[in-house]
Amino acid sequence: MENPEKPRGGRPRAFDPDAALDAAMHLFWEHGYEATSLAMLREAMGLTPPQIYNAFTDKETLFRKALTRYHETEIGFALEALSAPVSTPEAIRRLLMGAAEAYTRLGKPGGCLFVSGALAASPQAQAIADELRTYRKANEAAIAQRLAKGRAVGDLPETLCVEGFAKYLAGVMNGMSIQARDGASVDELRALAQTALAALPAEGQNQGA
Amino acid sequence: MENPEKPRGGRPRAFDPDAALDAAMHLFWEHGYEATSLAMLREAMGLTPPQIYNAFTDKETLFRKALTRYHETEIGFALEALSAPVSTPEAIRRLLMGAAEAYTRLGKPGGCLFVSGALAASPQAQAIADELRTYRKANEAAIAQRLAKGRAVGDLPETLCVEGFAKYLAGVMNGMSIQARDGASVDELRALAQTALAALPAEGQNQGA
DNA sequence: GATTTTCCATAGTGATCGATACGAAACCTG
DNA sequence: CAGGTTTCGTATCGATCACTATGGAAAATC
Repeated sequence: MENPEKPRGGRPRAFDPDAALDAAMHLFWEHGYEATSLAMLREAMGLTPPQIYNAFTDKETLFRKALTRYHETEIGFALEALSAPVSTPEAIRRLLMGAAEAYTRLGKPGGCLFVSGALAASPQAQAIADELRTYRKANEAAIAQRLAKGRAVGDLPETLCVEGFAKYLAGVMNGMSIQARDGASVDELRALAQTALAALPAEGQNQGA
Repeated sequence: MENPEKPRGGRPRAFDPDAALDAAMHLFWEHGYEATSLAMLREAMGLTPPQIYNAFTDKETLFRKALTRYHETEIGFALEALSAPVSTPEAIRRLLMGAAEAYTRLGKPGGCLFVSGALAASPQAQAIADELRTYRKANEAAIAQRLAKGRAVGDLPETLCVEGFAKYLAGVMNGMSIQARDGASVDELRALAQTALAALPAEGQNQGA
């Protein structure tokens, strides 16, 4: 997604921007936006402040790029689950089970960056908190869209409130993120997801693919 | 719970410590521990720094006292629901519905302080994050205890995994806290809670009080 | 009323925050 | 090689952080 060709010559970079962004992402993921200081970023990224600012403008831009990278590299399970050619219950099952795994990966911080990044923030960082909320709302909206499609196809009862059930599922995912941060294992999160799936209305089985 | 009698005389306080603590609690609730600066506390509490430090030792102690106060004044619904002489499903219903209301009170920050206070933290504030996790775990343990009692009485099937289901319910509550912070209304949270209750195993009805 | 004790208000502590000025070094184009 | 451009490393910048030293004011104790 980035410019493959910079405009012109000059002294070349002495570091890999993607690797540096990756290190920053993990640090933000672990400690959140505001609690991650430039000194910590400097050490984790292996860069000097001018290198960071030259490549990423400022801390806020760096965080936003980390969010994009997180979305592209760590959260693929969500789009996969919701767009897979399977029944709606199966899609939801994949969504929650995918979250269970993504939130407890070895070598990664527990939970979801979109939740841990900045649930509460200082007035100065309100824009960051809003950005994260936008990501969470987008997830909920994507779920709602998949549910609406499922209801139209007959996977779900006509009486189901799509927005309400999407809010439930998004809430469960957010709750799983916190449980993961509190030390829950993959299996525990899978069991939680399985329990949550029991709330799915079971009527209106589909008769086609 | 505080000393009703201070050891000896001297100049009396010119402010109400409880009112000041209340203001601090709401600020921590809104912005979290680390993002709440002393300048903000100073303004919200209407006090000078020496007044704050004389009365509350330091920022960390102030936050811990705010946690205790929050637990005593804002979260009573949980203990009430879990200790009420009602069936286990009814107790769980009251727990989730109480959370829906407590997380969306007018004039109060959205969500739960135990979640918003410090989901992610800097290394220096790790102790605070751990303290909050302890509160969340205590909630989960209290739920598990109530479920175990319900299973023993016959309110729940023998096959139910008490710890797993408690983790589900605690996760739903945490998720509701985030949904509240994202702007969900009381009614939306009530609907979410109602959906979550559908995961309750329905067999094994109790035949006594 | 003198002493003691506590609190008040002003001002400022060192440390850390995010972000930069500066000049030398390294690449591309001529 | 010269000219232009970008990044490099070093050494900070002012602002804000949590916190406190100091000295006088106010109330209880003697």
